[in-house]
Amino acid sequence: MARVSQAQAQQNRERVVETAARLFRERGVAGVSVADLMAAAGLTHGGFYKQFASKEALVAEAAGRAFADQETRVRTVGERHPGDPDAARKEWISQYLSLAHRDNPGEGCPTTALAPDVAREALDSPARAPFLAGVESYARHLSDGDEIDDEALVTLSTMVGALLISRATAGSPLSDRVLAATRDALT
Amino acid sequence: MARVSQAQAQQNRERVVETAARLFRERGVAGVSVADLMAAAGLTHGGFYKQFASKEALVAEAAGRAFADQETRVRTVGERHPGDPDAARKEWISQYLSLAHRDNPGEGCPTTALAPDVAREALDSPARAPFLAGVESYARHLSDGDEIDDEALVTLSTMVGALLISRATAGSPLSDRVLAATRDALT
DNA sequence: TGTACATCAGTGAACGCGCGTTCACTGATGTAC
DNA sequence: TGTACATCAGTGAACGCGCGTTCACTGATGTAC
Repeated sequence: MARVSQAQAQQNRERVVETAARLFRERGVAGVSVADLMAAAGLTHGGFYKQFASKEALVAEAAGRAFADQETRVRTVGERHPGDPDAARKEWISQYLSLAHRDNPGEGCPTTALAPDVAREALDSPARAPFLAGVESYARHLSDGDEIDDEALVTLSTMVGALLISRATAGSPLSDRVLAATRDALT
Repeated sequence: MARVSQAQAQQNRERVVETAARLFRERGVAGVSVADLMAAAGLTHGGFYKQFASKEALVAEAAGRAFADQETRVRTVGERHPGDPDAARKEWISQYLSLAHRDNPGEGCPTTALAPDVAREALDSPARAPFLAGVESYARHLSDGDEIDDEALVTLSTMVGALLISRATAGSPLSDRVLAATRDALT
């Protein structure tokens, strides 16, 4: 293979970002090498730098993509309960605190999956801006009005903490219990 | 330097475990090399394998140490409020959700600092057992009786989630707000 | 519409580097007498 | 208590390996005429 059409190149680039958004959430940024990532996207590693300035730049872009995916999911749940935001909220929380979500971080919450990596980055790291924007947008969705309210921040914290603890204790009875207890408390 | 006394060797080993418990919380397990760690403990890297079977084995031991440190802190707060567990609980939560705790992960909560690393380990990884034991012990402390109650699991999730989000958004107004909102809600 | 050629997405080998781990060596410690 | 020697905690160079990144090369694509 050599040069491909501009449309094909754009499509390949998209596939790399999507793959990164999934793998970074599954294994962490350090757990995915550029070669791993490109292979998972069906390409060889050499071409990476034709599309991205660095791995760090891709991290920022993949974080934005992961939050955009989540926003789509939240909206989809909302649309299933037109005019009933409380029912939508309950369904979302139940999905969020499910065993399926615990066991599939790659398609799951970017706040929980990426926060540890972002927290250890320098304050001026390019990944922090899309992360902060994503968390703010998510908190706004959980709020009643257009502004972020304190209650939404507490709910968000509980959801993220429960999912994280549940994943780190997976395989034990405690893992399932944390999800059930927080689900009951929040719905 | 060559051979040192058994007492000195034991002391050196302790210092390595303590240093690891701090550095792993600060930078994550992958962020601390064996050479870094040994240098921080005032030794050279070659001697590491005289004391530990592998880096993985040290991770398990350092996790246990980090949880033991936290247990000491919880107890100390409890002893300041004899016969008043509610006051002790409130003081602990205020400390936990403080800016100082956010900005000093090395001396802080091992659940929040180590969960991301543990969550990505295999289910039979040696680090999972001390982590699970530590979380259970911590949840028991937050419970009313001797058994872990659901309310404690919800409180624990909220604390861990708030601290994690606050760290990942450090430098923004949201970071301070998440701590304040959860502190108000829990006390 | 057809031809000539410059462009550049993707390939695969190679780079320097830091990692976890190993090992021959050192010399004070601990022990046997 | 003093002497002779085996032990082994710590040293520092070296190992193979995988990482992020670079680069000369390929050949279909896109463009100029």
